[in-house]
Amino acid sequence: MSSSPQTSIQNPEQLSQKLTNSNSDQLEIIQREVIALFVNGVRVLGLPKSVGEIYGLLFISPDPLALDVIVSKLEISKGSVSQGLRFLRNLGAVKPVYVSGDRRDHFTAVAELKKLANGFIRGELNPNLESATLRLDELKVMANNDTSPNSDFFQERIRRIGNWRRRGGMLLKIVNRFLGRTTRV
Amino acid sequence: MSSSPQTSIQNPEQLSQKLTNSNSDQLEIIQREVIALFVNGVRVLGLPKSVGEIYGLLFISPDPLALDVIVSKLEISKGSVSQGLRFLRNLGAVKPVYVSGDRRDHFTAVAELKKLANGFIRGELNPNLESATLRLDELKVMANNDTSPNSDFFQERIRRIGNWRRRGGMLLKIVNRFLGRTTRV
DNA sequence: AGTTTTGTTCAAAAAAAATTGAACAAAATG
DNA sequence: CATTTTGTTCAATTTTTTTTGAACAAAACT
Repeated sequence: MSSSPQTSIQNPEQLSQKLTNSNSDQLEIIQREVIALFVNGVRVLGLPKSVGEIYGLLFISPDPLALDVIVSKLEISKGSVSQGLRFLRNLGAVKPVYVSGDRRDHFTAVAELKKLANGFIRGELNPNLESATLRLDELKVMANNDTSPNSDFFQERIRRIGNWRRRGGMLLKIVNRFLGRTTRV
Repeated sequence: MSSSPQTSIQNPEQLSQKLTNSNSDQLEIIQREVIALFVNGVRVLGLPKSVGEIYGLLFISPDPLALDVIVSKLEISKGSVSQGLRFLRNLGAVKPVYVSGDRRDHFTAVAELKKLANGFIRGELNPNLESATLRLDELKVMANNDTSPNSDFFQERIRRIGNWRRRGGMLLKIVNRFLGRTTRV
């Protein structure tokens, strides 16, 4: 590791220059812009920036990319990319692609809106809906046993939340059906 | 816990007991649970906990509440409540109610799903969609002037994003129409 | 078998977001 | 008009989330 410095004093700035980043890792301006668009997009969904960057990069890259390449193109840490890729894979937003003659895993973006939406619904929305359903059922029991003067009001409110949840579930199905249609542009 | 000798030396815990919180500020267990449900709910929407608490409290309170009351019931700071209420008001999730003989503003939760959804779409989703639209238009121009070998690929991708956005907009309208229906339970 | 390459994990650091609280302004009260 | 009440604002603090990077494990090479 520690190489004997054969030339007396070196400038720390020069020592810490980026040695990674071969010129082929340079992103085109368009690519940068698309990635920025995705970074913004995923923020609405409550996902971290790195996830937006990784998906954006894969989406706007003609060929599948290996983890190292993503690291050096985005200049973010290996850990971030590893975690981000796992997350995106779990969501079905990214898929591994075999590249002959290369030992590394390569990934491409899944670019069908329907698949993306379904993955997000399954991975992020449904779990929440389900846990809410459980708690709501407990609440119904509590409200029935309640003796306070507000008991009636509470019951009405809890019924209303149940109604919301039901309609939320219906909406997800509608979304799904809508995105499933073959689009005639 | 440490059984306190009622004589001489006082325990700091006892000294720092909450002097606010008159007994009428106590929340019922059901109310606490409903609030917890909302806190969880708003997290999916990317909103801060305090907003969930405030909306939840108003939703499960039979009467409109003033800012002070919210502060002491939730035991969070006045600043948080003030900001949270403004946010909720802007979204149309909460509305001021006149209470005669009381100088303070009072608020109730708006409890119609349609109104809530519309407010969220207008306040949080549409602004993002619009800024994305602008950026996308710039991107289209860039892609047309691009000369790189990937130009065709880039154009296809950018068209696709435009397609997503279009369908996203349609979906919002569908959601709106669906929630607008009179619900036959 | 030893070495290199590839990818994961997780504690620590950094960054981002939410909350607090005190200072302030505006309006109402006496 | 001085005082109190009510509500807002924002810098500082706290909390939460994200990112980093080094240690590790597993597989692939020689």
